[in-house]
Amino acid sequence: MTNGDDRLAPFFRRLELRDKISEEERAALTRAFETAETIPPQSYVAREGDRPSKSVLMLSGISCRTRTLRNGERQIVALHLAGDFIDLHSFVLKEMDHDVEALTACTIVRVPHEELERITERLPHLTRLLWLLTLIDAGIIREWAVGLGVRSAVQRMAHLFYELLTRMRAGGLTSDNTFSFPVPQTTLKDILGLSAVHTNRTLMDLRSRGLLSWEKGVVTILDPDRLRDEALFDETYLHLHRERR
Amino acid sequence: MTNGDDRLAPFFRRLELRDKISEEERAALTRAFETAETIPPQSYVAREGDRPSKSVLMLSGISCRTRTLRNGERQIVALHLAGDFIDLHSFVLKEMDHDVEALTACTIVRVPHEELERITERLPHLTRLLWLLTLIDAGIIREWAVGLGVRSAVQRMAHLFYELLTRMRAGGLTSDNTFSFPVPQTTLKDILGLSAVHTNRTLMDLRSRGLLSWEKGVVTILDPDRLRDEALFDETYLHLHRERR
DNA sequence: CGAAGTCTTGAAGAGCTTCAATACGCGTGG
DNA sequence: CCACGCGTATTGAAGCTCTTCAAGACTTCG
Repeated sequence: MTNGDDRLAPFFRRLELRDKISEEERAALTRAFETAETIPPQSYVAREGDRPSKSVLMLSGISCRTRTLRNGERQIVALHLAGDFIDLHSFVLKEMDHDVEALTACTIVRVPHEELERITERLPHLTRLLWLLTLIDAGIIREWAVGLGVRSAVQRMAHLFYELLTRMRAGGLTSDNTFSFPVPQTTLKDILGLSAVHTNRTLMDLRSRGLLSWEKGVVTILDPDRLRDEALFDETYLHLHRERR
Repeated sequence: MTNGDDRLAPFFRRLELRDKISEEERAALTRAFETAETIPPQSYVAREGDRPSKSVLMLSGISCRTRTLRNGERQIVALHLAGDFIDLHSFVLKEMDHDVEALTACTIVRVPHEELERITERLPHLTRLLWLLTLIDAGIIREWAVGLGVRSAVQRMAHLFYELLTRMRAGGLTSDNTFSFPVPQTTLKDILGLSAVHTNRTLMDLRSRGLLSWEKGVVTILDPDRLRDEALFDETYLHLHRERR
């Protein structure tokens, strides 16, 4: 990636939120990335069973990790936003155990695994930060699992929207509790583990109670405090604080 | 930990399953661990909000990660067996976002975070392996989330037992498809996200169909193939193959 | 303007939860 | 050795949440 390019800004913002990064670290990362590409909605970034030789960082758009069972049932196990490293996992795990799919058009940059290996050999602090990013993802899926296990449909949906608000805000992707979320309810259903019908009814419920609106792909959280309470939301798992790591 | 001590064997076995480790790496790890301790059942290894200065490796017993919501609902988000590093996470994340609880008496050893930091500074390959261990945990919770989202109660329970069989076997903790699992059904309920009553009924179902037995804390998988099919189980997510990492 | 996808609503039914009661297993004390 | 008590397991029955099936409305786009 060429120098002076600031398309990586959302990613560095993500990192800086958790710890200070040095000029050397920033330069090493910038050098490691290839040029940006755009991929269309519904395209796959990686498929289960693949052995990618590069990892992918998202500069814009929304993508998801998804598992499809033999019986055709599908569960989305992560949502990725601008600035997220979407399959840093594959650098360490080697084989993909799920699919990664673009939900909207996405701008991505790839980084060869050899470059990541070089980073782990030379820049231990940066390595720990990359490790951190993967563990934050793990924390998010843990919290989703809690929701799928013990939260009701309404709580689960409230939690998802409040999490999105928090993550979008941290990434500078909101204004006035409004953010772009241009996906169909079918996608929501696969995140929440609900039927399409009940997803719709649950959404209508949140809307009718004035907690949020969602029209033409734009979500507005109308009453953040009530939504958070409804969701039993606790932001600890997002690890949004800066510390020496 | 004193030299020549082979209580770390189950842990090294876990690592060796995924990649070759050098003598230097093995020595560095062995030195890093403190002396073993035993902790009683139901005791907490770490609590949500804690900022541990050491990470914990389990040499024997069964422990779990668990999240309790404000309304008292509880979900278990991981099970750890002998040889598992149970909160390597805290080294990178710093603050605990869930509890870690011993389900049985456990033998544990601790490793100070400064030692782990030293490892990341000097031994990049070993660092990648430790990173790997945390990502395998993340893969397991992803698969649990899939179960909580789209698998039925029977499929989910079948999946749990088949996963345990596979993990226990990989850790050398089985003989003839039998392994020790001395926890009450109440614990199972918190793993599966079911009520106590339905957990019991689901278990009775699996038993009556001759898929498994579970008496006095000992599980025997009577028909592994049918159990695996029932569970829609696919072991990719356990990453049990050895590769250059 | 028509067609395809998405959203919304109604109604019946399944899976799971809740409430309630009984049975079992095990350690303790009489 | 039996009686008691407590935690765990099991079973019955009613009820609620969510699913499934089905139909109609809205939206977007050629």
